[in-house]
Amino acid sequence: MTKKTELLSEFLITRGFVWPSFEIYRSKVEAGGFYDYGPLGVELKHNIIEKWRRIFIYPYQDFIYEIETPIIMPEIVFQASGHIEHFTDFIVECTKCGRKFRADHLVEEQLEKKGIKVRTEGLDEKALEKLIQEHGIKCPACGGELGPVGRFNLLFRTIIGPYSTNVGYIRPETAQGMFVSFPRVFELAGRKLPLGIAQIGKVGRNEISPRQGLIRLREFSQMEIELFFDPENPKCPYLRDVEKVKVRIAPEDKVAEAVQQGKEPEVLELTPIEIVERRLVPNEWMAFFMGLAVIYMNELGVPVDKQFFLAKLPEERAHYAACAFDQMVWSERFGWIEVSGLAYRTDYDLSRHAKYSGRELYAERKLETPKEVEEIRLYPNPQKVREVYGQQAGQVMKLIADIAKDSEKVKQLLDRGSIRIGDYEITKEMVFVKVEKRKITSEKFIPHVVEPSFGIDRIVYVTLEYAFTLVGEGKILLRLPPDIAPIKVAVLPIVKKSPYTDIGRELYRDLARRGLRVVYDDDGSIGTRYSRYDELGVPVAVTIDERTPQDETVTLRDRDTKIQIRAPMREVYSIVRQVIEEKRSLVDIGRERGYEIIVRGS
RNA sequence: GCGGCCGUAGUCUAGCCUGGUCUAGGAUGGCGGCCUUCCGAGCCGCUGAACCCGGGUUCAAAUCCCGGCGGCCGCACCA
Repeated sequence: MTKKTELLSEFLITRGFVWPSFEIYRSKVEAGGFYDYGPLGVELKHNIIEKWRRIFIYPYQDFIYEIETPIIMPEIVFQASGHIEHFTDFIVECTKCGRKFRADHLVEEQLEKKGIKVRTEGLDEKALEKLIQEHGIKCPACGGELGPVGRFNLLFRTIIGPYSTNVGYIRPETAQGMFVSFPRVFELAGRKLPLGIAQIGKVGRNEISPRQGLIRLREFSQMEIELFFDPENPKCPYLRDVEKVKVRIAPEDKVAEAVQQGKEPEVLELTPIEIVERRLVPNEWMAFFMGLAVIYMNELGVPVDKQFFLAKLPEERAHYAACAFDQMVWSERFGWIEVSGLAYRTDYDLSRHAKYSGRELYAERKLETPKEVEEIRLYPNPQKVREVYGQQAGQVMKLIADIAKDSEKVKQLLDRGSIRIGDYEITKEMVFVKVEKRKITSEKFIPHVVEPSFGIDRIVYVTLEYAFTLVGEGKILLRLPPDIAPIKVAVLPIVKKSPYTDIGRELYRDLARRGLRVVYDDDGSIGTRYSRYDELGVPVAVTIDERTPQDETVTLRDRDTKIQIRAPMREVYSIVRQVIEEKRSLVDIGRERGYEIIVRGS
């Protein structure tokens, strides 16, 4: 850690952004990977989420809907999703040095060195153990004997119902809730595609050893969208919205090449449209979300050249992904970290849930040219049936009805002239055949899904790291974008005396009542207070000074430039709103409105 | 899980090697007051820790020894 990042982590805790949970029990129990958000942290996180909504949902609210589903879900959901199977790691421990390894990875690696190619997918612990013994695989670190293969599932497990054996799990991603409730939302949306379902919420992953503060948590928050579309129409009509965005991308072929040569992958700088044209992504939606994701991180203060999309190679991808990218952001403390993942989940999830639930989960598409299909229908000829089978005719008629439902059997009957079912021989003569021609104007299909998925806590950290600036000697300036800043205004009487304090308190109340996050402070010198609120990232400081009692004007100070404007006190609210909503500087607003601009030497 | 470092007020830290002078010192913070009219001024008073837990050695342990629990960093793990 550098001096700066060290100061930052101390700052985050002592100023009440975040702190490790269960602190008073920390010396009694290991419970890493959990963090509390303090007052400022809650507000910051809230603002970061709201900005995400403003970029990903509100402009597309005609087809992207936000929902909220439970954190705990029954086991079958995760059997369907594949998490029970794939979220389980097989682990072997070295009996000598105690190091733990992914058993499947280890076997594949070690055997590949010997020139043996094996696929461990689908093998259980016994099979892996056998491979280890047969090939005499040893601990790669110390050469010791390996112990038995164990399982480690990253899902948090619980019981649903007090006396029950009904197993439930905390969701490891919010996604499954959206897949499971797809039919309802699809219905609400008028059965139209594209359809986006968004969800913001908590998830849990029982990490083996969480480290690195907010970067790897056992419980964290996600913002996800499942964008459902017709795979035969993978066009994104909104691609133009992001046409000017520069997206830095390390595509799959470059990453594969880099891995082979053991170097860093080449990063291209392209627009989303170019990414589509070069076929670096399998559909336009992925390029679209890349564009939005870059805009989002950029508005949080991360420059475009400090981000890129890293293609995931097939062996690194999650079980559901046919194509995946990680959005990487540079952190001074942690290096490149993943803040979002973008995955093409195809129809994997809906198909699986359809299979496990027994519910059809599909959409329909209109055929451009209606298809004509021939439908052959069979009806029993009661007279003929009775002639042959007499008393048993009723039974046979039922059989014919069954045959009629099975196109294979119908075909057999018509082609061969008869079919044998059990003891009964049924001939062509016993049925009427009716050929119906039907026009089909639509067909069923399972929508495909593109999923952008953001880890909020990491984004909170990254945002703070980029905003955290040291000026002078150990003086902190938190340059948060005004719309992200937890506190928007500090109201500061120039000295702690009447009438300045009375006016200040009144202004404070007024702004607070109108919905702004604001603080009032009259303690210590004015310089101390400016610095105090610079440190908390408060973008505007309003000072009540000697002029205020005379002409009802106050000064508004810009956090980053320290330039002030003098404006009527009753305009403070509207000026601050402009700063937040229109992303305009105070000086800019002051000029436009013809206010006095004050630059003081410091 | 392994290895290294570490555990003293809300925070940062002195003391530990060379046991007693430590009813644990400082800074910062918090509270009250004075002062203070534009960029971390000063002053006064108050407020705070039985030194991670347990055991041992000793007349005497924050300090030495053993065990436990936790933290940080590195390794491994991170669908």
